[in-house]
Amino acid sequence: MTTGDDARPARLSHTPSWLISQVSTHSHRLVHERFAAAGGRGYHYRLLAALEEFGPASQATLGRRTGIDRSDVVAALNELAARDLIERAPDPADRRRNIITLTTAGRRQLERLDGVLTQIQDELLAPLSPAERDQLTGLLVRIADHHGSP
Amino acid sequence: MTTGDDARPARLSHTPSWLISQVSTHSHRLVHERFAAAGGRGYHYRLLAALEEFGPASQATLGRRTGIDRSDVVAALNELAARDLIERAPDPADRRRNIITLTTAGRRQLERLDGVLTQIQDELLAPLSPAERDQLTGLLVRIADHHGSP
DNA sequence: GCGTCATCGTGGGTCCGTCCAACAGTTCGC
DNA sequence: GCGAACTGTTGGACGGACCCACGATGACGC
Repeated sequence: MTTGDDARPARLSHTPSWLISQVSTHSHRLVHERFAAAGGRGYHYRLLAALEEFGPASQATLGRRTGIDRSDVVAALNELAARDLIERAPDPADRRRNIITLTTAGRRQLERLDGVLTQIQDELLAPLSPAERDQLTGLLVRIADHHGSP
Repeated sequence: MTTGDDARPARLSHTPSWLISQVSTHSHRLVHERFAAAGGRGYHYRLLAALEEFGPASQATLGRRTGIDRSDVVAALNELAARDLIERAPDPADRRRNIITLTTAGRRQLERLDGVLTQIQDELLAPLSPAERDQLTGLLVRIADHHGSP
């Protein structure tokens, strides 16, 4: 072997899109593991958070707020409803819609997942100082906003 | 509706792991589209880059260097071989292995993808100044290194 | 030498996250 | 009223990452 088996191509090592992908993969794995251990998934957290912040909503608006496809919202809400974390009731004012409300059990689960999530942030950003974490967050927010809002 | 349909939960908006996921998704889409237009995939670039930097190698070491699973390396190399971008020859010294070499067509394709990729970086990091881009890259490198090496 | 264990290429399959297409029921615009 | 637009739901597609099992081969201990 001419070089170490585990050496990474330099072209990748300094390419932002690659680095982001790397970190994102690791982050995903962390979230998946920890959330699974706490009895949840990423979709669950997003939906619960949207419900807690904006109150009851239809599935479609819920999907828009969380960036989850309508069809996937259905499945995730089924899982949440099966554990009584949300309630699905037909909207009397618009019979196409369901009104989704957060139950107290759902709010408790959200808090639990919230704790898990902040712990994940700590682990993910372990090598960074608080100031650097803010720096990183700020830069990412600007990128996300730039590509997201229009 | 109590609030805008498209408002994002604040819990997510300032959570690094969520931001990274957002940016990564957008980056993935960019890479996928542009690479597809140039007749390539992410795996192809990684493999070609590893070959160019470290020279011919077996599929297993190639997989280790690029972080691609052995089985997925097979498929990607099949695609590359079908277009004569790489060459697959049995290793006479170790009959378990194949020696993969980059063809001149492969090297040309790598350069093309390289151009596409740097253009993608520019588009992805559009809202950031050069200094900020270096800042971001540095922070990401530290995170990736911290979670990658051990 | 020989047996055991590791490694290699390959083919199968799983899982998650994202996305699209279609459909029936319903409401809205005009 | 009537067509356009929206809602929930089902079913499926896709890419990326991962895992397992197999036959063939090599490395190492003894």
